[in-house]
Amino acid sequence: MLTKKQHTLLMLIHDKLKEDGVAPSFEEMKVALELKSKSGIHRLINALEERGFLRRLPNRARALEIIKLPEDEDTSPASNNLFRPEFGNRAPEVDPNTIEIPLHGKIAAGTPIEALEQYENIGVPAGMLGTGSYYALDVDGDSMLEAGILDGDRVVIERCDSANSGSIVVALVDEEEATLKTLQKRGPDIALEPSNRDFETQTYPANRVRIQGRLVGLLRQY
Amino acid sequence: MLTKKQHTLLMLIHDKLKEDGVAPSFEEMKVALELKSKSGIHRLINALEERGFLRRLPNRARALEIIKLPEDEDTSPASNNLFRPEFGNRAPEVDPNTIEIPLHGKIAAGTPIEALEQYENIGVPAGMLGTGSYYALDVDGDSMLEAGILDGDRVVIERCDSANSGSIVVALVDEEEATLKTLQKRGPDIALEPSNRDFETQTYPANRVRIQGRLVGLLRQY
DNA sequence: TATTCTATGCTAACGAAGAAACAACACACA
DNA sequence: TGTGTGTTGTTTCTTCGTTAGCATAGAATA
Repeated sequence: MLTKKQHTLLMLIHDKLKEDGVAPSFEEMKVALELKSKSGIHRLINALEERGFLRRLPNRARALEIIKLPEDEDTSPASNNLFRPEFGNRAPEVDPNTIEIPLHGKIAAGTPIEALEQYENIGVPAGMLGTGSYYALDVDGDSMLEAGILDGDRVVIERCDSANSGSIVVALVDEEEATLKTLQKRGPDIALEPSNRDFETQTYPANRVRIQGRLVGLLRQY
Repeated sequence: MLTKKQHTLLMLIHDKLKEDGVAPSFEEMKVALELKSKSGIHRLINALEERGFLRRLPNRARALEIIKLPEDEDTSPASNNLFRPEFGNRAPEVDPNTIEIPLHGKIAAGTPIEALEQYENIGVPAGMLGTGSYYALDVDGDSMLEAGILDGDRVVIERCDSANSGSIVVALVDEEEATLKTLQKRGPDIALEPSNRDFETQTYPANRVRIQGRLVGLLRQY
């Protein structure tokens, strides 16, 4: 899975993170690996990210986070199970790559978020999240049907207060009605666009609309 | 993840919070970090919030809450949660309720599953699975569009060899073409029904179709 | 053997983000 | 209304991450 260099760097980052709580800068890694240029580090980091060991914020200083370590230096040559004749089975195993986020309730077109009395947390795959702040909502209704968001789906929302046109957002209108809609900026106004012919796009002055988050993921159970 | 300054400030806030029960004001933080202006603090706080370590209420004095610490030195967060109930939010934390299942490749209408060279496992929330055997596939194409299954979605499949009419299944036709379709039993025949007007229902004698699994979940990232 | 691919190494230049300092303004609360 | 507090903007400098181009070694492949 990893080359020696990649492995070395990953462990280095891991140690630093544990020790200082702060990830090393490219410069520091360069020195630690006895390189004379940062570009090598850059490539290694990319490789590690691509392979799912790291997560990062691009263009942010020291914004590295380790997602997993390469302990599964898998055993025997059996790992070369090239073939799974019948979709070879694997014992499901617990893994730590889940993040818990709060489930805040239901969201539907035209009604406020119906809050839950008590908080409930749900786990979502870490890969679905970045480093922001997230919560989940259960979708009530069909207003986003044609965007593949069905009644009963659970959506993962990243907290934010602005978004680009075309993003699907949780928008609070007049501080009272929260809906899940596609955002379109129209000059001074904001249009909230459903994805269902039976519903109509609504346009408001920007000051009546507050973005509460951006759709980043969806979970559905059948 | 954090720069030194960010880390220092975070720990400072954490300590104050633990000590006094009250978050420090910008002014106090300014002094503690030996800065001569508050704007620096403002930026640091923004960075911390962006990275998900802090939450705050805008325009509220001292309304800071720590949601996680670097490398989870644990906070025994209960102590902090005594006030600011309006935050009522829980820190994202790693939890063990994920099951790893293998990702077997892509599935599209009319083509065989495109197998991955190497196994890759993905984590899915344990609540999505029962006790059976599961795997995941990435959906390629729009044949189930109207059922809310989009190109690029990841579907979770429970291995099984039969299913009821109306279920969405992975069906292998003539041992070569695997597709994701709605199953309809029609006497001796089996109909595989897409959810897209641009595709047609296909009907085969039952012996040409083998069910390989049943759709039980869906994950989507935006 | 010749070819290609991958991982790696180096230089150099660029641009983006972090940080410090000063200033002015807005808001909450008493 | 005034004080404490948080928010924004500008400027300047530093640190850091990104990219392009070129080179080398080893492994895999033809």
